[in-house]
Amino acid sequence: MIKSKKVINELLVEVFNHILSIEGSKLKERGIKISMNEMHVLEAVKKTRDPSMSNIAGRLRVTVGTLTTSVNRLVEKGYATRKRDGKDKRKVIISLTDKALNSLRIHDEFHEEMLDALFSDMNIEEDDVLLQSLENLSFYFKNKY
Amino acid sequence: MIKSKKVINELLVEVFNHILSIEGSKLKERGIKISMNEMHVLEAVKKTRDPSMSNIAGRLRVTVGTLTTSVNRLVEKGYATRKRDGKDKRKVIISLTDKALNSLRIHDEFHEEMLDALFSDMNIEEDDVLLQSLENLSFYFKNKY
DNA sequence: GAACATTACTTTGATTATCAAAACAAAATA
DNA sequence: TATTTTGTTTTGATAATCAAAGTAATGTTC
Repeated sequence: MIKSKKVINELLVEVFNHILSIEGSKLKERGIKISMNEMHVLEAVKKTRDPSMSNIAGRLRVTVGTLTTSVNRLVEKGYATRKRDGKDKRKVIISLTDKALNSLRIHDEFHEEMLDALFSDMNIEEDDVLLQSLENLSFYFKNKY
Repeated sequence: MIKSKKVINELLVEVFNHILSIEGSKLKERGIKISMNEMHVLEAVKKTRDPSMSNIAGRLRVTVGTLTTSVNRLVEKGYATRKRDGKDKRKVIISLTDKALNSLRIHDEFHEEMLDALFSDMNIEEDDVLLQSLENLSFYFKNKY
């Protein structure tokens, strides 16, 4: 494998997993009592325009059944609420509580900090070439498959 | 958030998860009947120099107890074998079977293909700046935390 | 508009992934 | 030899996941 492939592969394979587990423990330290997985569900709820069960599950790429159990737990723990759609009563719309929004905020802050550290340590703020490439990379993976 | 942060954040948050789930389904299509998680265990076994339970668990950042159950299943399914270390009989050394090595090969091939597609579509083969930056990024995350 | 089909979701049953704490066995140390 | 440390497994609990079956609302067709 040529070097460039190796580097990107490593980034994909090793680094992301590592970051995810760091993130989990850091959040724990900061008193967040939900898993990274649950955090991702909250994120998906927030970012999904019409946050029905199907739409959220689609975004997360899990089955709706899987999401049902996640949402059950989030509702129990006070992070989310369910309501039926007024127009189409088959649909269930998920909303986030203040508690959830607060957790998301802390999570975002952690990401900001991590990236700030990265930027200040690596001095890449101004590197337009890198950013363009990363943007392409990101776009590529989001669309290709 | 400034744009560059946004791009890297997106790469971390969205792209990685996406790729992982694509990868899972692609491997399924190619007749690999193990989960991505199990694949990661096989990878870790292969890459760990002295593949005892503790060393492998450390690399994967899971508890040894967790690894025990994963290895149990891999042994049941014929992907791995256990043996005791000759010198220190407390240690359990994991080895991979041909079946495991074959699965790893198919997995690697998928990664190669994915990256080949990326490279040919994006024409970044020669982009030394990008590669250097990605390498730094990779190094940074591996060492910082 | 009654019968049938589709859509949206939940439930069920099964497997996998994870941890912390307890148990166990070998090795190191005092 | 007795005690402690190290390496692993077991136990008990919870979370994450899917496929398939079940339920209820909506859409379609004749």
